[in-house]
Amino acid sequence: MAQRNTLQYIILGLLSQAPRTGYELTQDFAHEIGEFWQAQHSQIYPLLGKMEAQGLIAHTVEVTGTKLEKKRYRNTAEGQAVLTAWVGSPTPTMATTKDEFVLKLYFVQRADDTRLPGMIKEQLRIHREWLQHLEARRQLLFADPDAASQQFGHYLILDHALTRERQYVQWLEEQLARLPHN
Amino acid sequence: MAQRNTLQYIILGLLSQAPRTGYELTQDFAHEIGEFWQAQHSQIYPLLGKMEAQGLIAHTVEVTGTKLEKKRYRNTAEGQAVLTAWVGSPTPTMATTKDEFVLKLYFVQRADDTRLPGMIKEQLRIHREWLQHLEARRQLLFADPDAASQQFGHYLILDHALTRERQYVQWLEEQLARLPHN
DNA sequence: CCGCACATGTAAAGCGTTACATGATTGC
DNA sequence: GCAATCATGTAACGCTTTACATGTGCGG
Repeated sequence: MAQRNTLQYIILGLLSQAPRTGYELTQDFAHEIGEFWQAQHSQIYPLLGKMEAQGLIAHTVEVTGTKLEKKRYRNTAEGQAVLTAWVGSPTPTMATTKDEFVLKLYFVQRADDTRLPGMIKEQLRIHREWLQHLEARRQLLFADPDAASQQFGHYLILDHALTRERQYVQWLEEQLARLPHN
Repeated sequence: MAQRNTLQYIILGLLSQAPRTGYELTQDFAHEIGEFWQAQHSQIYPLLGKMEAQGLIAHTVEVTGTKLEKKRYRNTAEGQAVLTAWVGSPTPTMATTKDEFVLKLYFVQRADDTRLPGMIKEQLRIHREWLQHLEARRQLLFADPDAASQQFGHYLILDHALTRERQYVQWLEEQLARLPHN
């Protein structure tokens, strides 16, 4: 969706945890919070420049080896304030669910459509796999019960994603079982 | 999200149910399937022109009153074939959940953050309201048990949305109850 | 005759993905 | 030396939203 500057706030949020380079931010989007938002480096680098021009972040240069320059960004006081304001501000808009599978279902008119079992089984495979991935991440990050209180927000949204995926898998299983002659 | 032509397929799907004008399609996105996909008329009209140029749809002109011309579009055989192929094709990509509220949670580090109760209560209000809206729609559309078999796909995705919202509300209630000193 | 809904379009800007492009460092 | 990874950027394209723009029909 074309939301208002959401990526900018996410970057401020990540930088508030620890200063990062553009590359490290890209890695975070690929692995750490890829479950909740995606962004490529081609979007991140220009945005970092723009945010710096606006005074939200600032960078220092680190030299690795003899030549390689890394720009490590951190929030300015203003950036930190903008982040805090965003988190505390109302979120009146709901998530826009753009689930292509669900849309395809919409255009299946009859319960005995022969495509349905295959479609549902494919989604079951995908969502079960994802559920396993999320469970592995919870095991990895929050096996230690203290970790949950240290990064409460992270724990919360991982729990939310797990709940959602379990529900999705269960729903798919129920619908598959309910189909005629399956 | 920038998906591959999804809107085009949705239009083909809607037109396969009944021929429609651009205005009627816009209304459908606003009301009928707004839960699953959004599109404004400024995106729909140009796309209809493009799809007609590609031979997927064709229109006839209806005159209302003395002057007002309405273009009623319907699928060509080719358009219908493209729709069928899309519905039956694999859907390997998962829905990208871009839930701004969940992102904000991620950046709340501590369980005793004073912003949390308010944030969760706001979402509870929004999602309870939405749940009621969905329940009203099911009552309206599928009170008659025959209706579900007539429009099986529509019944399915409404059921899916209801399941998802009930789960979301329940999760929010649990987290709110679990917060310290609330 | 006035206001609202009906009806159709274009323009501009922002958001997001894919592809293009370059170079350095590290470990084997 | 070579490959994988680290590191940073730009370009082109497509999707989506917001705003601009115009005119008709209908009911009160």
